Amino acid sequence: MEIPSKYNPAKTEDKWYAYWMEKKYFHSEPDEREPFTIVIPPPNVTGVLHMGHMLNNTLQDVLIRRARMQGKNACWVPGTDHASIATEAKVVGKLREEGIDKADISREEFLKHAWEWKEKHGGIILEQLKKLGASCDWDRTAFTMDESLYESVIDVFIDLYNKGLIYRGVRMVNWDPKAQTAVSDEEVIHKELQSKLYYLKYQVEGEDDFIPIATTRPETILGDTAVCVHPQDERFTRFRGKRVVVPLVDRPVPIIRDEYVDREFGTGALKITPAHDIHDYELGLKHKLDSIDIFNDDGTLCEKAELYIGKDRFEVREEIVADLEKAAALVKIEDYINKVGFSERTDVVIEPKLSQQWFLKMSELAKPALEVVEKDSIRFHPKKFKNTYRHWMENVRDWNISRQLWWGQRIPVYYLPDGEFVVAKDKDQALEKARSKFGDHLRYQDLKQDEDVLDTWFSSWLWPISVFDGIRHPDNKDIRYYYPTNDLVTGPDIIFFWVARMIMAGLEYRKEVPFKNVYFTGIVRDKIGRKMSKTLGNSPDPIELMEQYGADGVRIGMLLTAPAGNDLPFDPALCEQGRNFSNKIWNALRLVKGWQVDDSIPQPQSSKLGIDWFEARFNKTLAEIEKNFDSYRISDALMATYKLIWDDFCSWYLEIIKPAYRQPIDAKTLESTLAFFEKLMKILHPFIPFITEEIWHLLRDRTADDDIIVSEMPVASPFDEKIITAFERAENIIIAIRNVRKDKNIPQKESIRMMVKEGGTAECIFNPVIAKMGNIESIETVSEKPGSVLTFTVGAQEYFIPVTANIDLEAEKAKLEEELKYTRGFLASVVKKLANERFVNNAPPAVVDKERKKQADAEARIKVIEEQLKGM
RNA sequence: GGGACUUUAGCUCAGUUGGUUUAGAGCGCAUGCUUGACAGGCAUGAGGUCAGCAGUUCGAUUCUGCUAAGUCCCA
Repeated sequence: MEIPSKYNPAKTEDKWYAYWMEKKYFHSEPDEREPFTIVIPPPNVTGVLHMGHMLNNTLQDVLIRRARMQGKNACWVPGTDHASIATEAKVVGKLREEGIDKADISREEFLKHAWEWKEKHGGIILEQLKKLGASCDWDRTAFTMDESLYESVIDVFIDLYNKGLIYRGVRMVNWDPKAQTAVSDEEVIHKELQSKLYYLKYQVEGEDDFIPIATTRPETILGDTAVCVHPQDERFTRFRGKRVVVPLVDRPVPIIRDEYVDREFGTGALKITPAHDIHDYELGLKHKLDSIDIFNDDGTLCEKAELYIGKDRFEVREEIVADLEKAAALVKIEDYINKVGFSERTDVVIEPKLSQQWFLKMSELAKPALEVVEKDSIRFHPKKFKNTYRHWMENVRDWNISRQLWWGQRIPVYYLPDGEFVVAKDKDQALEKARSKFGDHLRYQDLKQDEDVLDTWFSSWLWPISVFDGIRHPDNKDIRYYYPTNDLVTGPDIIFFWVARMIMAGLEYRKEVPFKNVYFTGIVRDKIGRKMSKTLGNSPDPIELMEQYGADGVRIGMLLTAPAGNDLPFDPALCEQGRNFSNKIWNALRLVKGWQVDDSIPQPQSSKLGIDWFEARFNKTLAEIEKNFDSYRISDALMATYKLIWDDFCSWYLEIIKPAYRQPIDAKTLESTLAFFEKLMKILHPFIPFITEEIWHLLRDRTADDDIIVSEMPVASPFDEKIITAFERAENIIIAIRNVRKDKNIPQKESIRMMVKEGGTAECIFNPVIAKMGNIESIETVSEKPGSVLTFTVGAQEYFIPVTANIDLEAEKAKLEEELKYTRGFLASVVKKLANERFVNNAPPAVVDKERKKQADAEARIKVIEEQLKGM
């Protein structure tokens, strides 16, 4: 069999994914095994795969594949959320291109278009995940607008309303004039902007005096209903009880006094616009001011503004400044840097706006949700996010759950002609309720359903339950088997949006946490630390990356330097490292498969020793890997595996057992080597599933269903630590031999002799290995240093290599002296410690013994070096 | 303004209840290799007053306080 020297992932990856799918290895049904469940954080249905998803889903796949190989019934549920704002924006845009205005069509027609769009363009991301190797149970793919999930949301709304947790209220909301909906505080991004501070004069009513005002939003003066000054501000005491006139509209408004005003800022006098600023709103409530809403929902000015009606808010800002100047009401304009809120979804400036919204009371739900995290019923990885979580939970505010959109679960509230309302699952039930409550005269057409839909997160928070239909059917066998799920992998940016609320929903509806561990990934950034975003164009295309380096290579690239919770500065060089690793394994396969076997030849002693050592080394590292997984240190687990394969297996083990060129290998050694190779591929499989499956099938002939994806994960067994220590000594001897060869230009092909001074550690069980690796023809024990040899020391043991070339005595001497200096310095620090009575008396005996051992070792070594120097 | 987190080799990070050779890894870097698995490689090596200052301790990268720089969240 001819195997090419370069591994080509493109050829194998699609093949194995199709094979696994065909064998239904990803599909799970409840059975008697222990379940292991992960629900995907549902990506936005309009989204395409980005680097954050790559990281996130690679991690989930690692966890789920490992669990599957540990014999658990692994179930990874994929799906998407309906992303009401993003999707509705896309659909509105598409309709506009077709010359259709959303305002001209009915809700039903619009939803038809939205579903069409979803069927055609939605969920691309799920297809992309398949390329990455994600072993999701695709038969269970869920969507937050699927009938069962939709109904669950409605049921939950009704239930919470009946429990008195949902209420309707007028609130200042963050209005997105482009999407024409309210968005939550968490969806507002504050950006620093270079803007202007406008100084205006408000004339005092009936006088020639003025009060100067500073504002960044001159257009809002049209909604002013007061001017506020600090009660102790002497500049304004003479105006007490008077009124000022708002310029242009000539509206007289009161001068109120409140300590809220910052005397140092601007002019010390603040204009109050209760309808358009959250702080002004609160002052308005306190001082019982009028509230004049001057904006339409799309950000243009309405009749109440009196002027500029129908014009956009930013256009008006320009115009009003000019008009104020004409009216001699403008004093000056200063440059000013302030923070302005932008909508995360549409990137337009948020307009604070008074509006009727539905709210969910959070305090009762938050309490138990905080407790389960505090008590580690749910563990966060890394732990530091507990602080963030606690802070939010302790200061939680009610959740505005309504959105002024059509795409989503329509709020199940039905209004009656007189303004009363009932909450019910559908119109029939609503009518029934309305009649029993308000009288039999009510008719079907008297009921009008609320026009708004629910926030998308109001679907997502039920996800771990609703994907198993556990809201509608709390006793079905799926929810009982798979819930609570095991691990959740997500970004720290949605700890409040999603993680916190899922915990609340889980406790409320299942009386049980929704998952046991939350792994917070880092945020993927570019090389210079910027968040990856479409607008910056600094994100590589994941699909192209996978084509370039293979999905396996990219998976390694994502995992290697992505410890939990840290930002990941992404560099394609990391994927290259992954690709190179694949190639390394590939070439190890080529080596092993290239050997002829000869049953008749005996196993060389060096090979037997190599096998004994690697067995121990393997188990030691496997124990470390298991520990890393237990503490969710996935990148450390990968690195340990990487080094086990590259350094220990390829660089040491294979070189030890490798037969001479064109010589066959003995059957025993080959069998051990194949068995090691298989075990290594199993450990590696969760990280890089494709190449490991490929190699699994090339290593040996396999029977049907003998696939690595469903093979049994090796478990660490006890090992002899002594053999590992002894081998480390042998490694150091071999490295020293290599150094001698390098210094003296003795090629590896040329065999040499070596002498070891008798006594001490002269007898080394790994001598056959040293002889093979160093190409040493004989290792002799001598009592004295022979003539014309080079000397090296490992520990306190001297070794001699005869050389014909001239020995540079001065250079040797200098090297030894440096060595001596270091060891003496080291000894001094140890002696100092031991001379300290309080150390000897207070430190644990084991620590003191260790120091004594250090001292003895150092002293022995110094003696040897000194003797060597004397002999020169 | 309030809060959280971070600061260890050129870069990205480990460093486990203070004591495991005067600190480790990967990448990068330097030097030498037309090696018979692999140059997507092999071998060898250099790199750090653990941000600064003070304290607790027999002993501090590790604990405490202050200072400086940075990141994020909330108002």
